[in-house]
Amino acid sequence: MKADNINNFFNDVYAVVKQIPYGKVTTYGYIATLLGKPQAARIVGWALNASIQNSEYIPAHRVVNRKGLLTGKKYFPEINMMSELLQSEGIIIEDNKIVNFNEVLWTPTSINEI
DNA sequence: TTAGTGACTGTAG
DNA sequence: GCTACAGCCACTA
Repeated sequence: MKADNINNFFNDVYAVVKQIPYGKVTTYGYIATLLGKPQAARIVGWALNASIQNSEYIPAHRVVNRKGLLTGKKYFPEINMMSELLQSEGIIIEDNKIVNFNEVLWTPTSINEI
């Protein structure tokens, strides 16, 4: 039964990340809060990292830390892949940080539908 | 079972 | 604003 709970948590992370609309971003802590574990923000990053290795498409580039820093970029196949994807969506990146973070931050108010 | 590790966050100095 | 420390949860060996 342990494995089922683990899979549910990871699956929930993927479900939330997939809900992030084009041109928007959110934070690890926000996702963890939605899953009922605000302190488990690190696990969100863990799940995203696992998703990349599983070759499953997850818009992980739309997930950053609370400062808007692209702390996970080094886990992408290419170091600049994350910032390139974000900029292609109209998000301004400067020095591995989202300049207009406050504008593109996605607050999943419709998360109840998940 | 235990210890180590990590894409985080909050608090204190 | 930056750095250091502690707390938190899940995975791996």
